[in-house]
Formats: sequence, structure tokens, C-alpha cells
Amino acid sequence: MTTTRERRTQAERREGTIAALLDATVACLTERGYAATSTAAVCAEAGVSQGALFRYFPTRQALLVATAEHVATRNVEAFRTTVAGASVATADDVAAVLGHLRRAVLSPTNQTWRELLVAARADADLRVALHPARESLHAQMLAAAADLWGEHLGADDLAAVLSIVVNMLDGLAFSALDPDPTAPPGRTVERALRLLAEMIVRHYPSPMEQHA
Amino acid sequence: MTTTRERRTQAERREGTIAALLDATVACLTERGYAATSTAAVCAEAGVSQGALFRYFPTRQALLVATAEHVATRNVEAFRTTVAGASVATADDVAAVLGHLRRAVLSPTNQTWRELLVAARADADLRVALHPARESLHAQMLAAAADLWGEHLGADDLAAVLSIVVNMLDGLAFSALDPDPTAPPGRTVERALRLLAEMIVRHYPSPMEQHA
DNA sequence: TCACATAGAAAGTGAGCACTTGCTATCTAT
DNA sequence: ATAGATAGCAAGTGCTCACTTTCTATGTGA
Repeated sequence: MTTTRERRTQAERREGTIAALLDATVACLTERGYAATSTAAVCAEAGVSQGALFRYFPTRQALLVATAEHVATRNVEAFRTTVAGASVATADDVAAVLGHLRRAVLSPTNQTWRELLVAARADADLRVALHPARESLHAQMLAAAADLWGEHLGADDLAAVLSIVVNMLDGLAFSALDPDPTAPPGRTVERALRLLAEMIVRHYPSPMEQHA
Repeated sequence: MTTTRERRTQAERREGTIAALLDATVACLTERGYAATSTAAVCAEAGVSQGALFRYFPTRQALLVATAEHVATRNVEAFRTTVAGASVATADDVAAVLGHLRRAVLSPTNQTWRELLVAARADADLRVALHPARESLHAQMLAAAADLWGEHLGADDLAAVLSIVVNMLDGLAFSALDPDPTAPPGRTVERALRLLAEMIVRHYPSPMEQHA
């Protein structure tokens, strides 16, 4: 008695294997880090052989670049949905957005992206390969932020605020060494995010601000 | 005819070799990154044999932990001297401090510290080994910041401001992938630091602020 | 149905890894 | 001066790495 033999086209098998490899690479990078993400580890996680991996990705680096582009699109989508429709009229509003962004930034795909960025600092080839994805990511996040803040912020101010926010959140994510990233944020972090929200709304008061 | 034979005591030889190894590890970590910092690479950089390395550091990880503690003390000293005696009365003052801090954060010892922090995220042993140094670093930076801002900031506010500033600078350093870290900061970064300075002095006006 | 192309598994291969072993050179105490 | 200790070198050792080769299973076009 054989298990149900599902018939799949070549294209389906191919895409299924590639997707499994990309997901496994994300898992390995977040759980083990860049140095320990070997091709053998990825294949074990994905449940395929190394032969399968090297059929689709000629080198380990090609796999990592493909993974980077994979997570980059997911990250920008997460950023957009987190920010879409939110209000930034009051400090509470901005603080809420920052809190949601902080959680998004701790997701596996964001961890993966950062892990690859750090590795790219010491690897010229990886750096070049990641450059277009970086540009696209930045542009799309700027667009989403512009949508959030409306037009009463100049392009330069918008870019500056975005830089402060995302760099601070990235810095937080880098130094968050707890094994459980969904743990309570800690008082200092919460206060810092709250303070940043207050500073932003004070510096850029919304024209339609309404006090509760 | 032999070259000048300098006579050194055992302690001098020992300390010289250890210092060379620590410096070489810093160089390897900043130039090649964590994954490529092998014991062989460190020894080649230091000009000693692997036997010498393993005489003083029983494992590669022990070398990395020792290097972490080495750079941690240097980093806190750099932070203190950068901040010592500075004024935070005006936005220009704060912006200047942020600019100096940004350069300090891009130094090799700071790059090394960050590289090890990232590696610690995926390595439980390294994480616990680095924990005391992390605590000490944070406490000393808080003390230096308190010295800078005086007493008209509560401890909680001080910690929050410090968190915003150092996390944003760390985030900037992580995403600064230029081969030359001393390159001009770029307009967005400059504007972001300037904006952050303005927001801070507006939110926490110095009681003795004097307009030029 | 059957020649052919593609997907993927299994078992390599040399290079580089962390680390060890044994030996020589240098310093120190007597 | 010399015996013993320490510093440091050179050559291993087994293992894992990225990657290859070979071969089998499966889907595809005629």
C-alpha cells in the first residue's frame, strides 16, 4: 500500500523545491546565523539533497542572494501593511505605529535580511548583489511613509524621520539578544519608543490633530 | 651577522604575542567578518603560529570573547572622551556630539564589537560570555551620558534618550555598506542626525540655554 | 508507448577548518 | 654554567565545508 501518489508537473516539483530551499534558508539564517548556514544544513532543513540545491543555485552565495530578494519583498509588504491606514495625529498614534513596526522588524524575514546585510559588509560580491534590493526596499519604504504622513512633510524631512525610525529599530533588533524575540519589550525600550513618538509629533504637529 | 637581538623577559614575550593576537583578531573581524575570521587568518595577520594562539586561548571562542572584552573597554573609553566636556545647550551642540559619536561608532573596535554581538545572537555560549561586558558597557555609557546632560534629566528619560541615540547610530553603522566608512555621511544621514538633535533639545530644553 | 529531458538522490572530492602533538628556541633560577 | 620551565614553531589529525559526479526516478512530447 503506497501513500497517495500525487502527480505533479515538472514545474510544480521545481517550484516546490525552490520554495522549500528558500524557506529553509530563512529558517537557518534566523536560527543559526550566517556562518552556520551551510548548504548541508539548508538541505536538511528543506528535506532535499544537496544535488537538488546545486541544480537551482550554482553557489551558496547565489542561494543567499535569492533568499535576500525573497525576504526583501516580504519585508516591504509587511512594512506597508503595518503602516497602511494608520494615524499619526497624536503621540499615542505614532507610538502605536512604532510598536507595530518593532514587532515587524523582529520577524524571521527581517532577521534574515539583517543577517545578510551584515555578511555583505565583509563580502564585496554579496554587497554588489544586494544593492538593487536595498535601493528598491528604501524607495518603497519612503513611498509608504509618505502615504502615512501625507504631504505636510517635505521629502527631506520625511527621509530623515524614516532614517531615524528604521535605524533605531534596526539597532534595537541587532542588540536584542534574547532567545525569545517576542518577549516583553523591556521598560527602557518602551520608554524610548514612546519618547521618540512624542518628539516626532511635537516637531511635526499634524494640522488636523485632535485631542481625545 | 644577526639582527639586533633584543632580550625580552618571558612576560614581555607573552604579553606581546597576546596583544598581537587580539589586534589581529580585531583587524580580521573588521576586514573579513566573523565567518572568515579563522584561527589561521588571525595567526597570519599577527605573524605567529597557530601553536602560539592555542597556548593562550584554548578555543577560537575564547579568543573571540577576549577580543570582545578588549574592544569593549576601548569603546567605552572612546564614548566617554567623545562626550566629555561637550555642551548640549543648543541643537548645534547636540548635532556636533552626534556627529562625533557617529565617527566613533564606525571605528574598528566598534565594528568588531557589533560583529561579535551579531554572532552572539546565534551562539548561546558566546551570548552568555558577552553578557557581563554588555552590562558594564551599558552602565558606563549611562554614567557618561548623565555626566553630559547633568541632573535636569530623570534617569528614565536619560536611558530613553541614550537608547534612541545609540541604537540609531548602531543601525546606521550596520547599514553603512560603503567600503570606506570615513566617506562623507550622505545628505539623508546628516539631515537625520540634525533632526534628532533638534528634537532632543526641543523636548529637553537646557535650563541654561543661551542663544548665540 | 517510448525516446528524451528534467528532477533529485547518493556518494564522492579536495580544500580549509579548529585543534593537537612533538619538538626547538629562549628565558629563569640555582 | 646548567637544569628545568616556558614560548613558540611546524607538521599533523579528523572533520566539515562548498561543490561535483554519477545514477535513478519521474514527467513530457511524438
